Amino acid sequence: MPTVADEALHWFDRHARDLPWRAPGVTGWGVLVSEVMLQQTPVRRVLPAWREWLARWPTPAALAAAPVADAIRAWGRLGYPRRAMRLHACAVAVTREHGGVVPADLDTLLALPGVGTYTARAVAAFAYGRRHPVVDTNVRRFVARCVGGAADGGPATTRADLAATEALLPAEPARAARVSAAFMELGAVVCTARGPDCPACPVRGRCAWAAAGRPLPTGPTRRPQAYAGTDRQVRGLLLAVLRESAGPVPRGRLDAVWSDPVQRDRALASLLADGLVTTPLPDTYALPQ
DNA sequence: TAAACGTGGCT
DNA sequence: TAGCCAAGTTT
Repeated sequence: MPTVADEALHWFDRHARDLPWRAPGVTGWGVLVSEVMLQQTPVRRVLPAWREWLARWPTPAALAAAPVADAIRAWGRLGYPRRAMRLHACAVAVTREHGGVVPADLDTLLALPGVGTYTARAVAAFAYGRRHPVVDTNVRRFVARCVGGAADGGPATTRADLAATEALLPAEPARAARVSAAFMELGAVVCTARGPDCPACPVRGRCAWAAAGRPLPTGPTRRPQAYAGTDRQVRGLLLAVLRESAGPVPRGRLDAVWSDPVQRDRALASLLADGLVTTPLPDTYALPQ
């Protein structure tokens, strides 16, 4: 009798999206760049940015040789620009400490800036075929439904999530990595948060959540996500000015984007503290070199 | 552990 | 329309 992994893999073979970072020959660097870009940013928006990034900086050494400002500009409107800064820091670390090759070892990956539990496992598995469960929000939801009968993954509990997924993986490392990709794909395009397409699901016949009649989520649903008027929005506006300027800009250019001086100063101070903005001259601001 | 951290598209 | 969601990490 086929396992959940077998069913997922069979489905993946026929329905996987043709994403460029999954093509044969993509390096660890290509995979790492894709995973960082995909942290909280949808595939559709990552696609063009990833292509441009890899064409411009095909290796960690290439990016390490460029100013951080170039990375932040190339990041464009992907969001969370600290990721661009950290990816640049990754390139520097990989070039200096790992001979220019993105490492395959989990703990070594974890030590890189901006690389957490998910990203380290994704790179080790997808770029190097290591047998590590890769658990993102899609996999958590898919496993929670299929095995646990729950409506969603609930609060992230890394240990339990990894164990639950590990239990579904086959023994052979390369196959296990492909199963993780299949679980992610299922969660992303079939077993979605809203409007799951159960008739299209390869494990519909053995899904605990479907068997239970697709019960609604039970846990607390609060999730304050307001953006308008937050410091995050002001940071975004300030950084957009610097991104679109070739060089340093006078203070007045930044003052123009937000009327409340208290909030504007707070946002600018936090950007300076993060290293996303520098002040090469008094009352003059720029992206970091 | 909860909160901070961008941006855009979809319902 | 307003809210929800999207391959998370850091502090």
